[in-house]
Amino acid sequence: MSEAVTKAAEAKDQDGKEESSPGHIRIRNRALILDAAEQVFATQGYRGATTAAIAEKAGLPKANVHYYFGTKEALYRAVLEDILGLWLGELDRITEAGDPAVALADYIRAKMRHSRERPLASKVYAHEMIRGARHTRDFLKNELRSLVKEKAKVLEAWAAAGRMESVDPVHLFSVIWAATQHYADFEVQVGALVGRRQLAAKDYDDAAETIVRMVLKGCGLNYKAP
Amino acid sequence: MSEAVTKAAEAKDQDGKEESSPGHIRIRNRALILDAAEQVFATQGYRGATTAAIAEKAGLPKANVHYYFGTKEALYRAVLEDILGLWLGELDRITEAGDPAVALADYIRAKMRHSRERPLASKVYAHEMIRGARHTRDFLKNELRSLVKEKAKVLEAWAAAGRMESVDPVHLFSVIWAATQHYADFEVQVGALVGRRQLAAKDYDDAAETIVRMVLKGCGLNYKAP
DNA sequence: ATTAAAATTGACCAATTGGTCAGGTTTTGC
DNA sequence: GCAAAACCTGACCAATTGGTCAATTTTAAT
Repeated sequence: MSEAVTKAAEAKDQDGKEESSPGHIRIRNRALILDAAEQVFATQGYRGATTAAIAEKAGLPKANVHYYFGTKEALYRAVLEDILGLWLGELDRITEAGDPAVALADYIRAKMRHSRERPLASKVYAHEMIRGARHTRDFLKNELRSLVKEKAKVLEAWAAAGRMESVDPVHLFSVIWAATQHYADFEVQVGALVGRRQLAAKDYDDAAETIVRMVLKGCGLNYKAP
Repeated sequence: MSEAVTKAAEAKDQDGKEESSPGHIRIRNRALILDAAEQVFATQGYRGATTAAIAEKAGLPKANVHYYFGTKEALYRAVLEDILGLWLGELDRITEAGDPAVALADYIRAKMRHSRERPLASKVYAHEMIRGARHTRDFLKNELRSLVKEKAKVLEAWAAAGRMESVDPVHLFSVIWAATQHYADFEVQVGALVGRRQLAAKDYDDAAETIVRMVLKGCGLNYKAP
């Protein structure tokens, strides 16, 4: 038997429950394909990724990939939507009622956790941005922009209340995103600099603290090492 | 006549001097191809780039591209070497004799200038890192690592002399590189956030100042807006 | 003027690409 | 237990890929 069958079967067989609910095959196979697609798109980019490579990594025949997602582009959009769903929401930590230093520090640490746990997702997003956001432009101009505008109001309110110094919100978020995502996207570079093939938990923690320290102090807030 | 001839001719015809020195055709065409390759590799990634697209952008037949560079991979390496040659050296600003605040601020501003002036180069490098540095791993482990180690000694000396606070050098440089290169690689995202299709000079200047402010204050140095 | 070296390129190739489809098997709802 | 829906996939296709090559023209040095 091919690895495909083994892998697919494993997915739910572990504990024998709900092995046969209505759409369970669809759900399982779509997840299998999305997972494989994330890997291939992350390492090869959109044009470099082939549906054959995705199918092989998913353990399914290529025709099956097209059966579930139609075209390569539709599959790519599905992967991107998955990622964006994952990333949005972490900004909820930043509200006017909260403490600026705590909120920013928590947000940075949460973002760094994403870089450590889902580096492939970050890489797909990085590819998409570098390529000019062909599939994401509307999202950037609408959802993301208004989300940042909303959080900008919080920062302004904090500054007006003397709770922090005034900082350009777009550049503040850009620095936070750039610095945290760097540890996913440029993992291999940082790894070479610290002399380890793979980054250790400590590396991510140290990185997060360095970023927290710079951002807090840059905003005129107190920072104390944990 | 094809556009190729026109374009190629233009390259040196502007002022009629040294139109025919020994290797001038080789030099001109290699430059034409490297330029086109940088564009295509930056927007399509390694696998997504086609030699046909590069040839068309250079205004030359595809066979000519292979005449000068042999294979697609050799051309890619040539582009990367061009980029690395461009990037190295800016770190010279950081020496023990200099002032920490001035040296770091100058370095950040210089790096941001590169992001503005050569965004495509930055994008090719970003692609290469995301893909796992297949063609650059040795450079990272040797040249780059020892360069950073060298600069780490400068930072330690500054800290030991009480001229700045102690900061992990790898993470300091990572933050600086990530933040500055972000404005080249994620140009389209920042553009959407500031509501402009293309970033203006002011955007880059504001960004640089925000980064300088965070880095200097994060290192316990004084920062005064220019 | 000669000629060797350099440069040019249309035509070609085997391999790979995203995508299709007909005919099959399995699952599901009743 | 049965029909419809969902699922599966080997075989196929036109287009594109990186790369080659032989024949030709242009350039450089004597």
